Amino acid sequence: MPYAQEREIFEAHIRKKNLKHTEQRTQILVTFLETERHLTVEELYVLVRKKYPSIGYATISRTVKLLCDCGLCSELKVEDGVTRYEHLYGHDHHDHLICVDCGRFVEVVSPEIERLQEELAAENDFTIERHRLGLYGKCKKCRP
Amino acid sequence: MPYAQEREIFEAHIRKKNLKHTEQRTQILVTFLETERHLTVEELYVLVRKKYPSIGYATISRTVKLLCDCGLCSELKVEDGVTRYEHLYGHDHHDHLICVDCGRFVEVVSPEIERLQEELAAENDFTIERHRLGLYGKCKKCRP
DNA sequence: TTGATAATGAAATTCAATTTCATATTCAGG
DNA sequence: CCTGAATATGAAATTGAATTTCATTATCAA
Repeated sequence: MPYAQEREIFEAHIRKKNLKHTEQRTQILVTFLETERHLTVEELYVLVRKKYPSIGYATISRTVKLLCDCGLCSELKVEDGVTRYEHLYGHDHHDHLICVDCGRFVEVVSPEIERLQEELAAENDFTIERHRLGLYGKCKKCRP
Repeated sequence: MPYAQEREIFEAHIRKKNLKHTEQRTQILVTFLETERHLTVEELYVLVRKKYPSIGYATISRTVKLLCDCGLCSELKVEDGVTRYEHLYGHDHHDHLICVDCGRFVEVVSPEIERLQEELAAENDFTIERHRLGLYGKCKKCRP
């Protein structure tokens, strides 16, 4: 069974919240997992529709939020105003380099930045729940 | 003359781009500079309207973009979906701690994080143009 | 099997942000 | 100081993503 762990996490969440198991939700989860990262709801909608043509946009939108609730998916608000979603389960926390010209995303990891962020928060009596580092610039290709 | 430097920067930009000097633009600039940080366009609109009741929302919106263009103002996209603007000229780069409950902003500075960010970008052949670190969490007051 | 509850999909709505357009203002050249 | 070409303004319309509504359908526990 592909994505057995992710499915179990999702189903446990469904059970815990007394929600219902539906074919749409499973399709959306699987399509989300099968696909490259940083999807918009619109993009996921198009992909799911290929296999499940009757599905509605609102269902995608609602289900993606469910995926975020149970830790399978992470929301990323980018400067272009469209919210994107990426895989979360089994992925380390990472930050993003985003090219302002071509929109390319590069994921970067810096344990040291992580640690400094925690320190900053502690100094200011904050408890971090999630964080987003977006570094906007130009990638090699797009640089003049 | 209050804000002489900022006004000069703005006026130089206006001249350079062959735009026109208007009373509305001056009012918006001054009100923006007089006011606490992290304003939404809506908030700035309300403030400017107190002195200049006939001003339109679109003019505020357009002028704030002009302020960003000439480096007096910086755009900050926050998770709640409303874009906020803060003073830029004469302010060091800083990051933000944002309380997910009460919306409080705390500005934090970490030269070390800055440095690590530059390194990360260089390693990945990126040239940073601007960056945004948002640490979302709970402040002391809002923590259970 | 059934009935209470939740989910779905289409359409309507929301809300910030942007664009359109008729009118008003600015300002450079005469 | 005029004048007119160019830009700016404000109201209203539009856009576009995201959310909500609602009638209908599906799920699942008893």
